Amino acid sequence: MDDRDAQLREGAERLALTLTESGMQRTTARVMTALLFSQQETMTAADLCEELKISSGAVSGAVKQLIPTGMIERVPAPGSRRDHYRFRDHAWATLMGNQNTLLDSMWNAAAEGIKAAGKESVAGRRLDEMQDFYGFMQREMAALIDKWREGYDAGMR
Amino acid sequence: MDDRDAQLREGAERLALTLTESGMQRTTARVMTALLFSQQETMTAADLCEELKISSGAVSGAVKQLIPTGMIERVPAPGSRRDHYRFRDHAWATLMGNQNTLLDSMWNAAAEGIKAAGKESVAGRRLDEMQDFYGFMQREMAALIDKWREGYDAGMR
DNA sequence: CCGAATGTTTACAGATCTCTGAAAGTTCGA
DNA sequence: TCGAACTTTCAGAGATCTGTAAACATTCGG
Repeated sequence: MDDRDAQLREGAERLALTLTESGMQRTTARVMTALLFSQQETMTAADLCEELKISSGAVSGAVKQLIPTGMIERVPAPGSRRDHYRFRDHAWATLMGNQNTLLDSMWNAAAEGIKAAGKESVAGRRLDEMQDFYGFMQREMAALIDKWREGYDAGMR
Repeated sequence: MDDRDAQLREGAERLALTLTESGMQRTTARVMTALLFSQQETMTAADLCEELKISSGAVSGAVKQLIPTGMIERVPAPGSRRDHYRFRDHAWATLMGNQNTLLDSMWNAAAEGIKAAGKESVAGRRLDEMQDFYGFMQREMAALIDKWREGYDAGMR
């Protein structure tokens, strides 16, 4: 049983590492995966400090980054003065949805480049392909995420 | 005209910054966007050193990262001993395609977690949703990229 | 083969990022 | 309004990352 717990903790750390490698901050990723893999419904800041062996300041910083992205939420805990945190339902879909803003800036970067270079130029042609691609992705990704949401909610019933 | 060039260079730097913020290394991003926004078909390492004011070692390192991802390629330059680099066609589609390996590791992380936690547990239910989501995305993303490729190639004709 | 022209690797210095620890701030029950 | 229980902020130490310079490797014309 303790063995199971160790495996979970290890899995959490491994995923955190992957996320770190693709750009997320180390501590932020660790806090997120700790909440994801926890067998408790919610965890307090103190729980996170102990589990991850980090200071309360570090937890506070990570939480501050995570909440606005919609990955975790603060839940009121009746009878406790401590903040409780929970990994949100559909967090992954939210996360991927946020990527849309990135898609957006890519499209914009291409558009601005075309304005400066002209469509009929060496750079213009490259940027045109880029714009086409990101325009397409932007439209389709939003639809795709909705499709998953619907399918998942339907399966729940 | 020189003004146009300045705007292009600025656009390149701005995009590099965005990319850096979402996890790409600074110099790698700068080399990539320099090639993307360049009005030349290809650039040599020396061109990149001058344009970006960085050492040849830095260029070498960036190129080493970029080539395996499929974003740029080395092109043989008849009559020149120098290596020439070019931003690849469909590079963006390739880049997004590579994300599939990330989707894959997310799915795997979820699967391993479920194995350790059991499906019918607090963590198990969270991981089950995660696995469902990434399984879905993996299947659909590949299809989406193909769809864009087809559409774009058709438009070319 | 030699040696000039390039490309690659690497030790190290500087820049940057990230945590900690402690002080300051907030909240809430009494 | 006080003070205990927490959380947030922040300066600074330490760890990490990054780019340079120079040594080393490679390539190719002659």
